Amino acid sequence: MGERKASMADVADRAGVSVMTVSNVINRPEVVAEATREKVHAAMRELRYRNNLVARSLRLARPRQIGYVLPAPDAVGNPYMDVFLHDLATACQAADRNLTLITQQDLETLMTACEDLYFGQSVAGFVVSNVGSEDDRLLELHRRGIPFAAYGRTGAAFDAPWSWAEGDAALGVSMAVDHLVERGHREIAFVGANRASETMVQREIGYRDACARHGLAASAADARIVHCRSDLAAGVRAAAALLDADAPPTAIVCKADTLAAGAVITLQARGLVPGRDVAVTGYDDTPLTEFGTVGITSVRQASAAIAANLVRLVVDQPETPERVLLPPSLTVRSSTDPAA
Amino acid sequence: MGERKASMADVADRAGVSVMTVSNVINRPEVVAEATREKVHAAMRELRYRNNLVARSLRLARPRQIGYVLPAPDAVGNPYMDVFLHDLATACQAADRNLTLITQQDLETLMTACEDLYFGQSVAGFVVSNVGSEDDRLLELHRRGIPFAAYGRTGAAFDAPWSWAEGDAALGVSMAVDHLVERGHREIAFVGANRASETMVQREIGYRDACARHGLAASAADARIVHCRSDLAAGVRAAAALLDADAPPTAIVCKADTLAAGAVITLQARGLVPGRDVAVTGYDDTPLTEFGTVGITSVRQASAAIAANLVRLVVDQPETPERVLLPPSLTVRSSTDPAA
DNA sequence: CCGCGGGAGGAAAACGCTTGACCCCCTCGC
DNA sequence: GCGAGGGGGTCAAGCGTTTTCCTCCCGCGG
Repeated sequence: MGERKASMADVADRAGVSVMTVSNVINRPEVVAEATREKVHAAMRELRYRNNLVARSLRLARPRQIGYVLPAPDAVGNPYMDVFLHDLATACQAADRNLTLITQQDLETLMTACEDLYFGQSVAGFVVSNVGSEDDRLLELHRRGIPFAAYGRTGAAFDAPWSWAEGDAALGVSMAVDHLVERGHREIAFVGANRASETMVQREIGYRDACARHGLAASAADARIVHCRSDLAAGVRAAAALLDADAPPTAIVCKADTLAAGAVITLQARGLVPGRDVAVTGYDDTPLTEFGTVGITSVRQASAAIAANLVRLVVDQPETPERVLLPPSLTVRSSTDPAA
Repeated sequence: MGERKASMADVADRAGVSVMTVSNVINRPEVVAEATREKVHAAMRELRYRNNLVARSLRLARPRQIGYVLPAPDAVGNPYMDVFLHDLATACQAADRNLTLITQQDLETLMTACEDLYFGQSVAGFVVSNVGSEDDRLLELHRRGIPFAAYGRTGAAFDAPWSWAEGDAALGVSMAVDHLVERGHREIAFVGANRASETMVQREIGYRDACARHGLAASAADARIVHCRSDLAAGVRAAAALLDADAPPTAIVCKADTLAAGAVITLQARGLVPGRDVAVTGYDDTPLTEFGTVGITSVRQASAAIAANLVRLVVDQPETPERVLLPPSLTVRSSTDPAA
């Protein structure tokens, strides 16, 4: 074990200066003479000095951590959240912070934990993801005066008194539809509609809007909306049902990559080639898009940008709540374009 | 925003006692008289007092956080890791700690970040998961005197000079094979063999051992080992290949739930019923085991216990490294037992 | 030659908490 | 009645930083 000591005082001694000079070297290098600075740096190097983050945080009365309310694993099952978590941690580090996890059992213990952390000066605030249409956690945090930023809007979102950020879900689905129309499709289905969260509602809206924009009959579009869960088996079944219908679609827009993978499975089982016979798109651009020989076209959320914004919102805590809506992009693969 | 103040001094004032009495009430309640204790508690409640965790941590020279090296999201794609992360965070909280995330780009920046955190007194040590057979990260951490516990052994593991914990992978696969043999199967295949990590090697060993134990011909067993990646498409293909072979198996043991799901898809595509015609088992007991109407029998790791052990190892830092091997359990579903 | 300005570094306080030593006073026993 | 003992509480000394003055010294201009 190394000697986990070496305080500023040690460095100061070694460099033959005072403690505050060392502090200055670290925090306002321009104020200290070149030569001294060099001496101090040398001493720091020799002693393998590390600034004591705890002491600094205490002195500055500024927490160095940002809290993240970890979604229950069974509530998600979406690899996209792994990507987001990773990006969130990265964004924190870029802002000279660290991400602290906090789990949620029931609301009350979650709130206690949040209060301990926030009022205990341990975290600057929280990021909350997987928000529902009406999310108790957000209301409670707000009520208790604990700052946070939400990943995703709530139902009554546009005047919710807190900041949030998310990918533009409606736009994302629109982009998928646009892409398909551009490739000549007119019979486009939407799989995975549900109202679990406002974001999901937005995806359905994006589908309807795009259909309308392209002059696809609303009644036909409506008939091709499949409501279901977002798992593989549901995708398999939904695609089968669509193909068996009177007017089978030539393209299937899925609300999630799992559903798209399920659709691809169904196609292949029937000897159809995804992208040639029937086009399929997914959402979130997860590893699932690589399905054997076929690549699934998918909407990619700007998760790094979303994460960076959430961190900024927690760190800066703007006076008036901000809403950030970031445009996604479309990754085209062979499931819509055999040439890709 | 609440007045995020209320220090011990404030509480002391309000309760008409000294600061240290307040401290005592918090840390050694038994040493202070009932009446005073009550007074102080009242004051704390009225002022919504929270112990300043940063100051406490500084004073005690004991970090309140545990670091976790977040695996790159594309390197995993396994929902089990979500469960583990959740359990790890929970275990930390149970130990009055919090989990701090740290991402890894290249080895050098990871190490710098770890040093900053550890020597900066911010974390007590690290938990590292997804360890490879020869893992640079572990070697480097060890070399730099940074304490950690690994989730998973390395190749030369049994005398590695650090603590680790993991689920008994060999035992897990054995249990699956035992279960199948018990149900009358003799032609058992193993899908997903690879040597990416020692844990994976162990799973294969578990298969071979169990086959040998039950008197299944080693040559036949070997012939039924399919080496492949752990994604859905690979599972689909592997099962197809096995079924098309000269001596098709009656049961397929998969190294991962994704593979098992793929196998189930293949079976269904051929009109076979999983659990009746051909049995299938997975590993990790992820949400994927619920595949439409069929439930996939799967080996469940004792992730909560593993997490708790890792936290303990980081917190206590035993003199001599400990190795903890925890037995998994088998969740039986319809893919091996139609009655389940 | 003297005074002033400014650049460079230092002294000390404060951040909020813990803890071992110490002190006071009440009670009990002789 | 007085000393010992002990329960209940306080003192003071930090933990390692940062930051606000302050001092010191050097050089320059008058």
